[in-house]
Amino acid sequence: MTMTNPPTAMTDALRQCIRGAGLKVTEPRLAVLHALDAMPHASADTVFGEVKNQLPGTSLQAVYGVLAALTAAGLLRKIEPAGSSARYERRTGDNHHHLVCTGCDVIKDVDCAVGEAPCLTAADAAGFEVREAEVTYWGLCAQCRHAA
Amino acid sequence: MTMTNPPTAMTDALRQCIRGAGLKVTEPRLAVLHALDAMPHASADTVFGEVKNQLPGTSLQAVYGVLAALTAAGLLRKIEPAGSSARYERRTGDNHHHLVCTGCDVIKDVDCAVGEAPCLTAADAAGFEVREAEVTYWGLCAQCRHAA
DNA sequence: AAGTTGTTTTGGGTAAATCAAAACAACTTT
DNA sequence: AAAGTTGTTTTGATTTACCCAAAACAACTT
Repeated sequence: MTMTNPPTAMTDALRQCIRGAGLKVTEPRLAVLHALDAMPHASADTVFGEVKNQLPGTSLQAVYGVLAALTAAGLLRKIEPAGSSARYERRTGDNHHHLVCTGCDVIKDVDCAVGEAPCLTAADAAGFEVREAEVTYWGLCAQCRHAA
Repeated sequence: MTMTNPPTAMTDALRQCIRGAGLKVTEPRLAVLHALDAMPHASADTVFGEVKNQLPGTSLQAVYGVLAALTAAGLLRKIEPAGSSARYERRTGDNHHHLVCTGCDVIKDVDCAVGEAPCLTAADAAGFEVREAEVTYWGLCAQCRHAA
């Protein structure tokens, strides 16, 4: 695992991204971020499949560890749609939501329907202090709609 | 399991409810509905704990089966908040949402913030046909807020 | 170049839920 | 009221996604 690739422009941006979050820059971390650039909303297992191509010898457990660390650092967002395993995406901090296809499980991003810091107002917050509102739209994607 | 309790007024309402959905009325089903009256948002395991008091000999597997059947029949709604096991509730068909406490995992119902059939309009539906919008508000309940 | 700290590997382990076959009970039909 | 049909429940095995902990190791610091 002493495989230090030449720092290309792309990996260099990723390096800064990781370092900037106060984390050590490692090949598995670069590989995970790189994989999620290509495949947003991928599961840990899917990321692992991609990562081990680029960096054979990486363990699934390492991928779980990397995903957890990067999520905790705010570099990734974790979503857990009902019925699926957890998915990860690089787009963070912008209060966007998700469309999930009930036919094929594909996930698409949607900007917030209501405005900038929008969905934070529950009609009756019942004494709760609401920190975040998460919206999931369930439906059929264009492709599955045509297939039906 | 040939324990047929006298049909009280309460169980009688439940019987009609089940029968009306075209399902056979069984003791485990009555017990599950009864348990969920007392504890909305309970997990399969929690329901099982309650049911086996009332109806010893009931298997956990039976509870899973009952929950799945009643959910499929529209008599129960299943919710799966990130980080928890699945929860079930009797309140169905009314497009309500949930407040989840990140401190103690308690769940409260909220009516929809936006109106009657409210959150069905994603700003950019990206070719999707949206069937349902699910909103989860994350925050701290009154109690956890005071404890902090 | 050596040391410190944080990361990854390895291997074991768990919780939640699913699957399938056989035993059984609810409703229907006669 | 009894027998038959269909749907439910039990039992037991299995799967999937994920966590835990110790030891090996690599990244950054001085």
